[in-house]
Amino acid sequence: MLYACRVLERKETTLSTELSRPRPVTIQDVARAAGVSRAAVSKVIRDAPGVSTAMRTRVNAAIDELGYRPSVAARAMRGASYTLGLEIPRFGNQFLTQVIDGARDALEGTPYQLVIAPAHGEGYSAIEALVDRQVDGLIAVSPLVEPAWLERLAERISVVMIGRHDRARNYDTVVGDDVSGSREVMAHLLQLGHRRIAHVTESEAVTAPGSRTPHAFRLETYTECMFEAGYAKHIKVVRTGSTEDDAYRSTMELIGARDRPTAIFAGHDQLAIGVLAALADAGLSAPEISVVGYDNTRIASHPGISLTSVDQFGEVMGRKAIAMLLERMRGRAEPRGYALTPQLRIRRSTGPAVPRPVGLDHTDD
Amino acid sequence: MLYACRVLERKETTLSTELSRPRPVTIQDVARAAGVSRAAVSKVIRDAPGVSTAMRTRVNAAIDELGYRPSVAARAMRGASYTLGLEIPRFGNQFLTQVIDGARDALEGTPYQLVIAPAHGEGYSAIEALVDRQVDGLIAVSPLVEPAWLERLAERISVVMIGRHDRARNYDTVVGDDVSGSREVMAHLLQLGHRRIAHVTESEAVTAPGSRTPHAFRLETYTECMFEAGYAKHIKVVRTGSTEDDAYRSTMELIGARDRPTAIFAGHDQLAIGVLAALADAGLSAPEISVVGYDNTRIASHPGISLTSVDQFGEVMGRKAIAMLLERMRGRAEPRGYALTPQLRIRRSTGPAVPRPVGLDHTDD
DNA sequence: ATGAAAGCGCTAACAA
DNA sequence: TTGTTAGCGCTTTCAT
Repeated sequence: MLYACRVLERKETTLSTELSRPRPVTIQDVARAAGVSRAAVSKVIRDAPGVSTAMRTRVNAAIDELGYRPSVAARAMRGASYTLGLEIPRFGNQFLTQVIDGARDALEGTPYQLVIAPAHGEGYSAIEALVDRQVDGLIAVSPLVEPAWLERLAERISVVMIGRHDRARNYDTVVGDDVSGSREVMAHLLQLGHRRIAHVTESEAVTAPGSRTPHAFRLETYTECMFEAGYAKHIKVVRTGSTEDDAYRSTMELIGARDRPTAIFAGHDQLAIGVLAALADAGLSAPEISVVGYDNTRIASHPGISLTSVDQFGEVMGRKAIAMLLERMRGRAEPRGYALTPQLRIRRSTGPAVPRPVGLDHTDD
Repeated sequence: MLYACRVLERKETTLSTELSRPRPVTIQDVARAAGVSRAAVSKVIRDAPGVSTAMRTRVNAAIDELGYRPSVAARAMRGASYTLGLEIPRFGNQFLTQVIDGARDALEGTPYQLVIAPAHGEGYSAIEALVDRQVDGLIAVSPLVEPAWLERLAERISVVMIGRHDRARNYDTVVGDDVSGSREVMAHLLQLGHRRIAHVTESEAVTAPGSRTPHAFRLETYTECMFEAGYAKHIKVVRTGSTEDDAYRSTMELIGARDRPTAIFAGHDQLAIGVLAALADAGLSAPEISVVGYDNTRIASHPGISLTSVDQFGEVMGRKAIAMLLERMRGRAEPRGYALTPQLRIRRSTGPAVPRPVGLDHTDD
């Protein structure tokens, strides 16, 4: 009697649900339709061993017929979510869109789906959001999160970091060789005869000496090269925000000052674009002041911009990050670091140092 | 005896798990620590009514102390996932990054997390991936998915589409007024004396007449304006891919032909950038051939580009889409459509039509 | 090779 | 206001 009652209730619930919205097809429905157990269906959708060909075809037929789609939430509770998370700080930065493209391509044909969480601040909350969603693996581009925090995170989930020079224990890294890239930039400018070279970079937060971020390395390499060339007294570091507008404003100040530079090495292309805009608006035609960027984003090669820049091969980074992540998810435990050697693309934004008017600041070396 | 046995087993399992990786803190752990029931904790984390202040503080203390984070998967199985999905076709398109920024800002302070799924083809699979992940609401920018399919989808989940001119029954839309925007473009060019105006747009797939995509509307409006102005015979539509390079190649062909246009209306800024690059490389200085884009992306205002373009207010679209989605999730059922009136930004890429050499093609009207 | 059954962490309906 | 309890849909032993 009790049973009958419960069955009735159950039925009513089901019916009323069906009236409003069609209840999603579950693994149980498929099992029933194929005349097998739920476990069998589970094995089929996971490509697990121990299923006869006959069963496989029967089950697949039922899946197709019913339009069954496994609930990721339910799968995540027991096994995998088949989801890889990518955390990125800013979408305005074209370099990151290259990384995304590479990652997406590398995932083609795998059962994994890429989801991207845009960060707001330092990246902790976006990474946590992805972890909360039980991603099976995580790629992040946050230069600001603490290595120790990452190590702890990476004990519980596979992690690959992009753009970190850390020597990590529990996670992998994919990074461009910022020292080599920056040395190429400086060699190029010095060879063109520049002495007053300024470096426009992002805020203190991402360029703090010793913080091992890409921008910190670029800054340090800039400084070293200036020292080595004997131009230590011309070292000029301008810290600004991360957008074109920030760079624009800072550049306007920079060129308004006495002893203005003859060349500007910008921390990335987005900044360089802002620098170029400021120079143009200030009436300084093309390489009157030379400008170099970093990332070789698509717009750098545009004739109206023609920006000398360092190609970091963002797509390769994205692909490589996915490959390493999948390896790690398959069981590799020892950390790997993959460094790409970037390549300088020389364009019209750089040219020989323009000699300053005679007599002005003649003590200069 | 049976009980004792099960307790032992349970304990063993727990212990061995703890040896390998620290088992995540569950709602049960919090309940135990706070000396309350799981239901009480559940109510606290959901801000549900019916909890005393005393209990709330006790529970929150326990949550903080244990570092508890609810499992999204488990929550999704019973209630909400607190996740909103955004499907977008291409990251190269800067307009979409504006939309993302707007959406992310609008979500600040809500309990919802935005996750983005990059589409590969038409968008079906990325949207399905998000639905499989039980997002509580969905925003999509797929011009190519079938309205009927969307209607069915929207019966089961809250949906807002960006950039669709559909009259929908079950979902909302946020869209720019492409007719108005395109009319502004054409009025501007015609007023400058242009007659041979070409339209460079994306592939047939997204511009098919009657398909009600933004690009179809822009194309149709272009054609109408040409008819109205009496220049029907100068109508020239160039369909190409969606990248700068595609536009570059098509433009090279276009200007190599006889009767080349004096102005080009590009379907969006990314194409316009490619058009400008081709013109520059072909030695045609700035407004010798006028160019107009659509989206007013950041680079359009750069002095080296200075592209006349239509501002679609992508950030506003993103914010509005989130607002409408949240409304819908709260229960609104009747469909809404929100149309933004775009605005033409005139820059140096457009100028008066350059008179052609006398005697050449003098029958021209 | 196949199936039965336990339970992942949470919420919702109900009982107290 | 608080606690009890029944699952959500799936995977995973463990029998068969």
